[in-house]
Amino acid sequence: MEQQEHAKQLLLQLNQQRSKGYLCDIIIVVENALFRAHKNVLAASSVYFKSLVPHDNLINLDTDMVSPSVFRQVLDFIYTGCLSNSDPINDHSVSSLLTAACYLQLTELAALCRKKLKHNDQTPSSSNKPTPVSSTSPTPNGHPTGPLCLSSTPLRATHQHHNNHSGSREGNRRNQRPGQEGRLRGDLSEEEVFISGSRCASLSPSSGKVNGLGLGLDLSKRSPSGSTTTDEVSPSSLNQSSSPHSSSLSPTPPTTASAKPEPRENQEAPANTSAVLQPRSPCKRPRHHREAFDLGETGKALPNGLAKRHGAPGGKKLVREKRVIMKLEDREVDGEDLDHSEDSSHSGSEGDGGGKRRRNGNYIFRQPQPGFEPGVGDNLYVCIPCGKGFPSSEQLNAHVDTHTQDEVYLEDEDEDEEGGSYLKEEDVDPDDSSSQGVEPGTNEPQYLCTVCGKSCKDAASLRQHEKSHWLNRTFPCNICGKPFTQRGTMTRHMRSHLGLKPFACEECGMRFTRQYRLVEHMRVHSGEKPYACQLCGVKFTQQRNLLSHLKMHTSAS
DNA sequence: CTGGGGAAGGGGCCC
DNA sequence: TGGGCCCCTTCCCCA
Repeated sequence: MEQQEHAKQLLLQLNQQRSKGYLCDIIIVVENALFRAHKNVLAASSVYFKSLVPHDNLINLDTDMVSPSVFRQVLDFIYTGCLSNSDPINDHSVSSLLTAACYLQLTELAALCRKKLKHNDQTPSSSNKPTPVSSTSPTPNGHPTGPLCLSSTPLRATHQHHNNHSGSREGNRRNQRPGQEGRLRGDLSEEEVFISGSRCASLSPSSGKVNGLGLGLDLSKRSPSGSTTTDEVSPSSLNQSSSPHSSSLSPTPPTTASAKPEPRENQEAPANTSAVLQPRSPCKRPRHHREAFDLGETGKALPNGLAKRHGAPGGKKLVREKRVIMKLEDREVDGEDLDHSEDSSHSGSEGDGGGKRRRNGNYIFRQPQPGFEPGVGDNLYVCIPCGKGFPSSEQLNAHVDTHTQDEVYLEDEDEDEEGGSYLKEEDVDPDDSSSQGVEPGTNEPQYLCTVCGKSCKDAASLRQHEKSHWLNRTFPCNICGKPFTQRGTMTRHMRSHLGLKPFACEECGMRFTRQYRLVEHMRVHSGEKPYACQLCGVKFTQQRNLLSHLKMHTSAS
């Protein structure tokens, strides 16, 4: 007995899940685009990925070997067994695909591309027009989707909606030549998340590391205790994400489909390395391991924590995934400009909310519009710079264009507006006593917060403190778009996306994102309960639980 | 079913 | 920039 088309249906479901980000457990970085996918599917399709996915939740691909647009085709092929018919297939694009297929060790795709190239050689007149890449025979190893095809089968549901908008940006871009570099944002499908334009450092192969998804951030951490379980998230974890197979440190990736990947340095990690993904905690109740994305009611992938914090499925408040789309053209923004932007805004107070624009290089950050709650309700697609939400990617794209069009105008406008109260960094000398009071009776300058009056010990502390009053959240997460007031907080947040837990418990292997959590956790093993209730004597391992307990006392009294 | 406790995740903020 | 701490919150277990 055999269920007909079982494999095909299974793959169809997987592809639909990918399109929604459901259960996606890995992020592939290709130049300026992020692709979510399933480790199992990648590992089953590619020897290359098979060697990487057990160790990394983030893989950076060599942009010399595969471009975002090509990788999108590759990913579609992996999930459907079909090559897109929305992009013309010519020798150039097939060659790009072949390069990528060899690099990623996708034997089926490579064979298909070679076959296509050979076919084109025999019929050169057809090489530059859309030509189906098809095979009526099953793949050599019986690909679950059956015959390879160039089809518009339901398997390609991922991108279908793009084609439903003739005249839209997406629709127009379908006319672009395949493989054309300088790929435009509109070509991306929903599961792709762009790296923010701000602070987006190079992801070039020479960079050697992902650097916090282009933020120039080192998301890796060191385990202070020399734990034996830190290999895959050791300080080089992100390097490992991009090395040795990821291109950054691998200028000569395997070029033949049969080539085996080099053994990873941490391939023979200690057995308890698996604790990263499957903590074998002997603790009373090991908290279930959260994946990088939770799933909201809509099926949209929710940033880890957001769904929980704002209510997981089950009738609670829903915060949907923010779509992170920034201007690609501006991704090489001079960091100095942002620094000015950050610091210059510190003279802006809460009262500026709504109208103040802040400049980030060529990009202008605005306060979210009053009364506008980004990403809530039907407005799934959020423009990070201004916080506006839109019900569709097309509308968001159109909106982003308005930024492009009016930025020059706004910049000029800002020059005028900022002339008065909107001071730039260079306009405010932290040591300028004119912005400080003087301690009565002393010559010591007094650093008072202009908002709350708090006294700080020096100018740096004052600046740090004043930042807490800003409405502007300068540091958006490049994966979920959530903005943060401090870069460090955002970096810490991104570690949770990437599953980087550098601090491992030597007792049970459980891992934590923060050392403080590990210290706290160790009390579970030691039995130490340093926090005692002064009212009833009950002791707690966590101070926060004592505080919670005390609230119980106060509410009862 | 409810409430308390244990354990853990995440963000804000200060140093 | 990162560590440390605080707070809020969630999830699970159990009485």
